[in-house]
Amino acid sequence: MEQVQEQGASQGRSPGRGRGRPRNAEADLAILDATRDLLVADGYDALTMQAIADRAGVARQTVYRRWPSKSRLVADMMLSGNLAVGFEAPTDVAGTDPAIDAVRAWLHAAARQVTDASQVAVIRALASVAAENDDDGRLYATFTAPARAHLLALLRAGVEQGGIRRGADLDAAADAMIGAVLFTALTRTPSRPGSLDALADVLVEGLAAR
Amino acid sequence: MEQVQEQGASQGRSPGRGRGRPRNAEADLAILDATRDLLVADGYDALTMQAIADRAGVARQTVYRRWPSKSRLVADMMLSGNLAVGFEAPTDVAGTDPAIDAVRAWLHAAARQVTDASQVAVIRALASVAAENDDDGRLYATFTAPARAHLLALLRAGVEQGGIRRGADLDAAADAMIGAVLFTALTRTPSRPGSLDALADVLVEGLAAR
Amino acid sequence: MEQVQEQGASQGRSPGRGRGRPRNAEADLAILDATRDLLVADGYDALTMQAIADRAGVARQTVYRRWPSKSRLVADMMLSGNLAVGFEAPTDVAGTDPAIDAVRAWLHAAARQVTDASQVAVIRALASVAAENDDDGRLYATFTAPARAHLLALLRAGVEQGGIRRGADLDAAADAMIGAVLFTALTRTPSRPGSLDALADVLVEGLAAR
Amino acid sequence: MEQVQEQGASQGRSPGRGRGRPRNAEADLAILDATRDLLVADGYDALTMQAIADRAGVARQTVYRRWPSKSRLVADMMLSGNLAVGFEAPTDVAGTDPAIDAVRAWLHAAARQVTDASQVAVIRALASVAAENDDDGRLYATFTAPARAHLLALLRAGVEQGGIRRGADLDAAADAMIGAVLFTALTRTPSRPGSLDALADVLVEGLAAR
DNA sequence: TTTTAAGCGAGACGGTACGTCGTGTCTTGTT
DNA sequence: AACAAGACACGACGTACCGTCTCGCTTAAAA
Repeated sequence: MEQVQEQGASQGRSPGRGRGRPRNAEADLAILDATRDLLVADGYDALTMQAIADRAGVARQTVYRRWPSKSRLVADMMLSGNLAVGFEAPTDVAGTDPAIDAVRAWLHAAARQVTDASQVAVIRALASVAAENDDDGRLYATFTAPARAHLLALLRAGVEQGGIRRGADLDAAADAMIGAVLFTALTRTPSRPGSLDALADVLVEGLAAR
Repeated sequence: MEQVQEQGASQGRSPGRGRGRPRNAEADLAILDATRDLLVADGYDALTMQAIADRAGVARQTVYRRWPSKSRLVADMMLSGNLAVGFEAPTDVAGTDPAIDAVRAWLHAAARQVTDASQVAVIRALASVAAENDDDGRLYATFTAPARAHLLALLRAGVEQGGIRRGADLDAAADAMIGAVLFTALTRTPSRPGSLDALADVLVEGLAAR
Repeated sequence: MEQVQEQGASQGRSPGRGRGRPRNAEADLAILDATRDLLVADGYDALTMQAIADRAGVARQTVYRRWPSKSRLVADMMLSGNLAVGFEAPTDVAGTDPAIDAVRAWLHAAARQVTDASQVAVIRALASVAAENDDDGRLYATFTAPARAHLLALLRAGVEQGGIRRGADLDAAADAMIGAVLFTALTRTPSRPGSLDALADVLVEGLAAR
Repeated sequence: MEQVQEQGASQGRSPGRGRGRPRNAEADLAILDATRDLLVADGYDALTMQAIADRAGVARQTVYRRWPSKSRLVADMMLSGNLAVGFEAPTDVAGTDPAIDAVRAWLHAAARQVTDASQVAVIRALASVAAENDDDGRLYATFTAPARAHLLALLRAGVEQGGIRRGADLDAAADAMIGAVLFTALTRTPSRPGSLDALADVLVEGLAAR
């Protein structure tokens, strides 16, 4: 639904239909998988193109044929959906009533998952990659798009049910929640488990219908 | 509570008596200035110890004598006050009444300042540096300490004045605002400047006394 | 005695009947021409199979279908007669009398032609290719065969005419002349053009009947 | 006496006296030694900068700090005297009488030594390196300078003793001998042991006083 | 005619060396 | 001691070339 533009790995490929040997389609996935696994295991800085290629069972040049640099590869991996970022769809809250509780549940789940070491590695890599890829935040925006969409759906449901006042800026609230969660992961703020609950309370209160 | 020990540049050096040649005190500032300038201009990953030393008019080893690594240097630069982070002291709102408007004003000011390209570069660097430094959030805490202190003062004043309901988690609100502001700097394409204003409204509403 | 089997481009192919599409006969020549041109222009190490194929208007694989490697291709090019090595047939001295003057003329002509930059490039390539090809001198032997044959004919005529003493090792003299000429191409700075003339005098003197 | 210009490894070093940490003087020799050893053992194409650095107990970058490329390193090694090329000073013929026999002896010795596998590797590398270093044959000239000097000394002695006629071009004769010997090595002409003897005879005869 | 074997252009692939760059440490001579 | 200068070990980067392989298409002889 978000319809993230799927740039995929095929940039730099001539548009003329398949002349020459076609690229090994499995390699794309193998490389992205290897990138994810190694990133999660070792972090962004310890990531090596050679290690990625080795784990993908592919020559190093095959990686470079598809992606022009490490940061672009990692960026693409993050946008490919190959990486299941925890807070994207943490809980099935479809039937929750009132919907406002679903928002609270989402924040709880996100806070829990974002503490996980592998998620921390991914989010920190996001920061490094975005810094290298000077794309004006599109990477962050795209990366968090599923989470934002999920949250907005919850909030809109709240508006329908009357728990959230019509006219409140739902985007702003969603950004605040995502930002707070991500920055917690980025900076490894001492966990303080009640903090996000309190945030949820404040935001929910601010959105609540009188 | 903030109380992060100010490590400064003099680690590993008995501060009092010196046997040999004393360190060039100006070098510390020159290095921090050079680090800031280059970071703002080129971003964290394009930053080079050699370039910093050159711009500071100093040998590379002179930098390493004071800071053990690039990320620690940048971290220190951020904490040194050398870098004027926009939202640290945005507006003098001491006498504002009601205090709740001061919060709104702070968020507005922060939103405006955080749009600046050099601030974005610094905040992105903060994320990268925090990722490398494994200091359990102390960098983030110290970096945002002035802003947090300022905000908490405003919020407490609001509680006193009755505009903010007693019992609201002020720390959570402050963290949410700071996190959202910083994250917005990372993620926001320049096309949506009104976003933080909307966040301010939601949060202020959530904190407001009934 | 020379009798090096002319391998040509058609190795690994039953020559008579062909079931599938026949090879493009022009491609052989185009490839050899391209190889010569690029070799002369850029030298052996700057030579690239891709560049050869491009210049020949042919796919890279088409080159590899005919020659198994770069050095074998270059070797074959040298033996194909496609390349006009200067000293192969320098002067028509059939009727010269005494024949000893013909030898002198040959050396003079070779000395002159071998100074040409493109000849130098080829002769250097010969050395490089021979180094890679481990063919026990067959390349050298075939490459120089025309020159050797020509020289030996001259020398034998000299013996018949009495100008050259019976019993002199004509093969040795021919090899010495060819080796010296080739080596001069490799080593001689352009500043000493009279050197080979002097060699001619010495050799001719050494071969002369008392 | 030859006074080959010692370009050595120190090109690209600032002329201002030793500022900064001086280069490890032993490394130069270790690198040249390693280059020689590996070249002799494996040949020029199998030579690797990494292998050289490893064998020299040095980082790869340390090699590149001194020499800009593999071919320049090998060229320098060949000119450094580090490499004892067999035919440079094959036999002590100081007291031989007549001196003309010394020339014959030199050729015999050179022919024998040039057959040695390690010498062949070196001379073939010479061809490759000279081809890459497009220096108009200076490398060949310098490389063979000791041999040429040695031969010329022998020939001049022959002139003094009267065995060689005054006025013969000794340089030409020396070049012919060196050229023939080197080309034998380069092209691995089937050894034919009598060939060089015959060459010696022809040349000596050509040089001999009547 | 239909098969079928091969040639051909295009380009991906595994492998390997290249030369560059940055980090953090070490070693000179000078202040 | 600090300092400027710069060498050093280490290791990743991105590029280039080699020789092999696989596509889809074309070409001619064989069935």
